Amino acid sequence: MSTRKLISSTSKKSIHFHKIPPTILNSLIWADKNETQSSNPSLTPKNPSILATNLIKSYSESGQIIEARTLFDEMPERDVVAWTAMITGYTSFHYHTHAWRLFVEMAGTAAVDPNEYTVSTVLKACRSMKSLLYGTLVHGLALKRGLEGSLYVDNALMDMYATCCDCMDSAWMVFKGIKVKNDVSWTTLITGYTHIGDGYGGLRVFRHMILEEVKLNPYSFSIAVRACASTCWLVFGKLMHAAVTKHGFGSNIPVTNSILDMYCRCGCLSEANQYFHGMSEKDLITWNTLIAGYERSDSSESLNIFSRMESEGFSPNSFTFSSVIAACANLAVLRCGQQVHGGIIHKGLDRDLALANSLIDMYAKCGNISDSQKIFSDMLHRDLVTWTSMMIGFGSHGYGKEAVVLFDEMVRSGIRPDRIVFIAVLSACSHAGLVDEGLRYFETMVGKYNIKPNQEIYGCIVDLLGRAGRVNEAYRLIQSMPFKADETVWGALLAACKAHRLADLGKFAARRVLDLRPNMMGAYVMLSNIYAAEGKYKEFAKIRKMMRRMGNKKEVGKSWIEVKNQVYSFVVGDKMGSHTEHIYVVLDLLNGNMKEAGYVPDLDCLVNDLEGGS
DNA sequence: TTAGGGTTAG
Repeated sequence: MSTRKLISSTSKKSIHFHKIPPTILNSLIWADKNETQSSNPSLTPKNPSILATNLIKSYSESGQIIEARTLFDEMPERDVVAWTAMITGYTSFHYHTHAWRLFVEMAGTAAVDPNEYTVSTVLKACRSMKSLLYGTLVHGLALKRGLEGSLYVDNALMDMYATCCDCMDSAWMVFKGIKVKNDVSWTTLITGYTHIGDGYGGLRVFRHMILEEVKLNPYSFSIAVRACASTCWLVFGKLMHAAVTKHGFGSNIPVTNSILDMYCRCGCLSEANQYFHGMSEKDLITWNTLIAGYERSDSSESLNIFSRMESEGFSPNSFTFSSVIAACANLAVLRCGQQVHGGIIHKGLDRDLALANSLIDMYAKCGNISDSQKIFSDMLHRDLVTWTSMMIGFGSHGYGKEAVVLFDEMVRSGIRPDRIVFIAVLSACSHAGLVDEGLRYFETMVGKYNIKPNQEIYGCIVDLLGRAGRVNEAYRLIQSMPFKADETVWGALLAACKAHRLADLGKFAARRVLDLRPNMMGAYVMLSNIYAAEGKYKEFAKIRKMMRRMGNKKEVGKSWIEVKNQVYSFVVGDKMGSHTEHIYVVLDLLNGNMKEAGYVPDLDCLVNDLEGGS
C-alpha cells in the first residue's frame, strides 16, 4: 500500500507519514490499544498492527530504513506480516545481512512462525549474499513447515539455487517438483542457465516453454534474447528478433535493449547501430548497452557515443563509467581516464567496487601504476577481481615481487584464488624471472586448491621456464601434459628457443604451431629468423617466399602515445606525422645511451624488420 | 486483509 492510500484510509488530511518520527507515530497508532488518550483520535486505527506495518513499508520505500526499524522495534505486538515487511524493507534496501539476521531472530525467538511470504523474501536475501548454506537452511525450514508447494516459495528456491551458486541441478529438481508451473517458474529457469553462461540451455527451456503453450511475456522474451546473445549465434538472434516483433513486444524497452545487446555480442555493430537509431524509446540501459558493445571492439567510438549520450541529457551511472573506463584502458588514454575518474568522484561513485577495480586496471594500462596502487590501498572492500587487477598491473610493469607479495596477502585475507589470479601471478613471476616462486605457485594451485591447469596455465609455466633458459625442462613439461598442447603453449616454447638460440627444438616447436595454426605469421617469422641466425639463408628464403605467397598478413605492431589530449600512433619505420623529426632525434639519443650502457642489439630481429614485419 | 516472484547494461 502506498503512503497516499494509507492516508486516505486513516485521515483525509494530506500528511506524509514517513516524514513524522516513528516514535511519535507508534505512540499514536497503539494509543487505544494501550488504553491511553490519543491526541488525535482520527489517527487511531481499528487494527494498529496493519497501520504500523504499512508505515514500515512507507518508511522503507522512501529510503528511511532506520526509521522503519525504530518503528518496528517499538511495536508492542508484531505479527508475521510486520516481521516480513521489515525483512522485505531490508532486502529492497540491499541490506541482505540485516534481513538474514532479522529472519534468524524471528525463527529463533519470536512467537510467530515464518510463512510462505517470509520464506520467499528471505530466499532473495540468501541469493544476494550468494550463500548456499543459508539458502539450504531456509529450504529445510520450508519443507518442515510444509511451505514447498507454494509457487512463490518454489520459484524463489529455484532462483536461489540457480543464481546464487550456479546449482542448476537443484534448481531443476525444484522445477520438476512444481505441479502447476507459471511463467515466472519458466523465466527463472531460463535466467539460471543464462546466468551460468549456458545460452543453449536457456534456449532449450524457452523452446520447451513454447511447446507447453505457456503465455510469453516481455520477461520471458528479454531473457531468451539474452540467452541468444550468450551463444553469439546471429541466426538464433535474428529468429528471436522476428519472434519479438510478431508477438508485439517490439516497443518494450527491456526487450529492445536485449536485442541491441544481442547484436553487439554477436559482433554485428553496424546492425546494432542501425537498430539503436530505429528505437522509438531509449533509456540509460540502451546507451550503456551500445557503449559496452563498442568498448569491446572499437573503444574510440565507444567514447564518442558516451559524449553523445551526455549531450542528449542522459546522466551516466556506474555501468556507463565501467565501460568508459575500460575504453580508456584499451586506448591507454591517461588524461581522458583521469577526467572520467573525476566524473566518478563527482557522482559519488568512487566507492563502487566494480568501478574501483576497473580504475586499477585503467591506470595500470595507461602506465600510471602508482595511481592503481593508491586506489587499491584506499579501498575498504576488495574482491578477487581487485587483487587480480592489481597483480596484472604489477606484472605488466615488471614488478614481479610486488605481485607475489600481493598474492600471499590476498590468501591471508581469506580470499580463495581462482585460475585467473594464478595466471596473473605466474605471468608476473615469468616477467620478473622468479622461476622458483612461479613453480611453487603452480604446485600450490594443483595440490592445495585443486585447480586443474589448462592451456593458458601450461603456457605460463613454459614461458616461465623458457625465459629463464630452462627450455628443455619446458619441453618435458609439454610432453607430460594430460592433453595436447595448443599453439599458445608451443608458441611460448618457440619464443624461448629463439631467445636462447636452440635451433632444432625451435624448428620443431614452430612446426607444431604451424600444424595447429597454419596462418600464424609470427611463427613463420620466428622460424625464418632461426634459419637466418644459423646462416641457412636458403631455408630462410624459402620460408619468406612462402610467407609472401600467403599474403604476409602478420599484423604490424602499433604503438601510441597521448600528448596534450591528442593520441599519436605509429608503426615501425613510420615517417608520417608532423613530429617525426623530433621523435627520431629522441630515438637516436636513446640508442646512444643504450649502447653506452652496454646493450648489444639482436641482429636476428633486423632481418625481420627489413622484411617489413613488426 | 497489512508482507512476496521472473527481464535488459559492467
